[in-house]
This record gives sequence, C-alpha cells and structure tokens, in this order.
Amino acid sequence: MTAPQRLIQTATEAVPKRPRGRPRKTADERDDGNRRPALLSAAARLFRRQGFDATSTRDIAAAVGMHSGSPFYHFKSKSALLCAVMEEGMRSAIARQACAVQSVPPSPALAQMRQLIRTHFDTLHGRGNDFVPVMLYEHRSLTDLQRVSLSKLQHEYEAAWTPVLEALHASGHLRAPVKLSRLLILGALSWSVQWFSARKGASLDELTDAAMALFLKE
Amino acid sequence: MTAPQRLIQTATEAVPKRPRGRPRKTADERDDGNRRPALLSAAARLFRRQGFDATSTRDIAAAVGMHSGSPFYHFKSKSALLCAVMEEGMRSAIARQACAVQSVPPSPALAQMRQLIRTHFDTLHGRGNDFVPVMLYEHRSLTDLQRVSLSKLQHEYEAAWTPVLEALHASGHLRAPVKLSRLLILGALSWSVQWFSARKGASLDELTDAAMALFLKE
DNA sequence: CCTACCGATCGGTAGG
DNA sequence: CCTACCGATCGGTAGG
Repeated sequence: MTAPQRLIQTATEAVPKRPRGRPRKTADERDDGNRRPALLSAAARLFRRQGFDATSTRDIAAAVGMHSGSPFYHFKSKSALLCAVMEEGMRSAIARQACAVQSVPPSPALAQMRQLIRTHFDTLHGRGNDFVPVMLYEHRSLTDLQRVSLSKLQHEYEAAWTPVLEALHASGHLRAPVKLSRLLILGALSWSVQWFSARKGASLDELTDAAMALFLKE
Repeated sequence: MTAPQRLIQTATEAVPKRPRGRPRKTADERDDGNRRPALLSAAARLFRRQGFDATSTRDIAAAVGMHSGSPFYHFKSKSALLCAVMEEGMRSAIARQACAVQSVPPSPALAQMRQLIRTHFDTLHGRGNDFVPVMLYEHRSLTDLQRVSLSKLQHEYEAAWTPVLEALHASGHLRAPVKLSRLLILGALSWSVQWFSARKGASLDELTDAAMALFLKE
C-alpha cells in the first residue's frame, strides 16, 4: 500500500503537489500487476506436481524469482492463490469449451458429444494445462466460501453437457438417465489424470474414440 | 523394545530366571498388538474426512486415546500408517470382490459385471469403508517404495475385471477396447467418491443400474 | 505406551 | 516487492 515514492518525498520537505487523481504508474511500479500470472502458472505447475500441501509458498516464490514473503503481496493467503488457480482454470476451460461447441453444427448430437469429450481431454492433458487438474485434486483445501464461489463456474462448465446428453438420450444413443450419465461420464474422463501419459499408451484421439464407443450406442 | 518388566527386575537383585523362549504376555502387555486396528480405523476415517496432510499424528493419537508420540510405537512413520490403511483397504476389497464374483454363475457375463460394479460401490460407499477412498485420494503421499508394494494389490483387484470385460466384448455388449474400457469404467465408478451422498440422490442400486445402462449395449 | 522434547518448516506480517 | 521476523505446528525420537 505504501507507495515507493513516499521515501523520496520525505527527504525533501517542500515538494510540488502531484496532479490529482490516481498517480500514473512509473517504470518502477510496472511489476505491480503483471507478476500475478507468473505466480499463478508457477503455483499451478507445482500444485499439480507435488500437491497443495507439499508445496510451500516459498517454493512458489522461488519459482518466479521472488523472496519468501512476496507472494502475499499479490494474494492474501495460500488458499486464495489456490482458488485463483482454479478459477483461472475453469474460466479458460469454459472458453475453450464454448469455442469448440460453436465450431460444430448442433444437428448431429454425436459430433457435439465428441467435441465435448475431446475438449475435456485437452483441458486435462494439454501442454501447460495444469489449472483444472489442480482443481480436481485439491478441492478439499479450499475454504467453504471459496468452494461456493467456484461452484458457479463448475456448474457453467457442466451445463454445456446437459442438452447434448438429452438429445442423445432422445435419439436412443444414450440409455442411462441423463443426470447420472453426466456424473459418470465426467468422472471417467476426469479420472484419466490419474493414469494418462502423453508419452505412452493411447493418444487423446484414441481415448476420445474409446469413450464414444463405451458410452454411446450404435 | 525395552520390556516393561525390566523396570521391576532391576529393583530386586536376585530374581528367579524367567522360562526360556518368548515371554508370555501379561495382562499389562495385552495392548501391544491389538491397538493397531484401532489406529488404522481412526486414521482411515480422519484421512478421508480431512485429507492426509491436514490430519496430524496427534489427531489420530487423540482419536484412540493415546498420547502424541505413541502412534510411532506401532508405525515407523506417518506415511507407513497411510500405506497400512491402503493395504488393509485393498485386501478387504479384494476379499469382498472374490466373494461376490463366486456367488454368481460365470455364464452370463452381464450378471458378473453387475456384481463387480455393485461391489465396487460398496467398497467406496459402504459404512466404515474409508480405506479405499483414502487410497484414491492420497496416492501421492506415499513414498515410491510404498507405491510399488501397493501396486501389486491394485493389479490384483483390477485383474478381476478383465475376463468379464473380454467376455462382454466378445458377445458384443462392449464395443470399446477392453483395456481402455477398464480404465474409463473404474474411473467413472471411483469418481463417485466426489459426489455420491448416501442421504440424497440415487441409491447404490440405482447407480449400478445407470452404470450398466451407460457402459453396455443391449 | 507415556514423558518430555527437538529441529525444521511453514504461513503470514510489519515496516519500509 | 524485500527484509527480518514471529508464533504455531508438526513429525519424530530418547529414555524409560
């Protein structure tokens, strides 16, 4: 909160008044905001690799070249940083999902479904996409309030599946109840963070084919 | 390691020699072994509720009426206790699974499949079955060596699914590749620890029906 | 299994 | 964003 120039101003007594309004940022202040994304990325990577509890705020600070107390200048607590990671993950996942769904005509629900599955795998296993996997693992380390604020984004993400599943149910491609189907399907896909490896085994496309063949008739 | 009687023996110089061989347990010693199951159960319950890192060994000790250092008389480290919880969970899950499979004739693979799914849900959501859910969540908190020793039990559990899935694949009830099917199906079922509630929503039987309808044709 | 304790780590903060 | 620091907690151990 204390502005750096304060130090200089107190040295000289009579200083010409600064212009009114919010002071312009000087070159020295430019770091104020733009280190936040770096902190988020480093935190996401470390949280995914080591887990939330096994990662200290010192680890995160070191990963972006800060000193131990500095992350708390950007985030009020370690769990607030975790929550920010998850929110960022959900926001970009929702954007990716919306973009993917729009790129496919709505008429064959099977094609929409394939796109949803493929996009979900990308969100989980794409290069640098550590944000959502962290959310799947570390949900428990949030406070109740943070969980509530996140649940809105989660519902938004899940909501995109419902009309597609309903269409598939109506056309006979899906026989199980829609709501339980959504829970089971998303679980099957999300669980792949536990076993999928980009370097061995099936590719994401093969995985998508297998999921389609497993869940849908015809 | 130091036997409690030692204290008494040193008080009197000339003590009649104890009979050879391992000393019989006296009433005071009876706790030596049989507090272990209590520790395991308490640990499983707390690990599931709060997570491994959020549970201190003091919490566990208090839950069974011990003092803070005493769990380390039974387990050499906190993670050894975690590993013991998981091993106990897998052993009883495997036993439950073997019993369930044998109770059903092998001929309709669909009936076998239903039994496997239903038993898996029981292992995850049955009363007092906290051991396996802990394993699903806290896999990362094990040492590499512990993970290796556990993987044998996990493979044993998963192996029971393969012949059933192969039969279903051969009969046309399952179209996706067997190996990927097993991974996706077990993921869908296991993920239910994240959302299933015994007090609201579907029952375990309804869940089993939904899973059968979702994964299998006809 | 208890008592008494240690060393290390960690989230967080005051003040600049 | 750095410096310097604190209070609390925690896994684990020695000795009995």
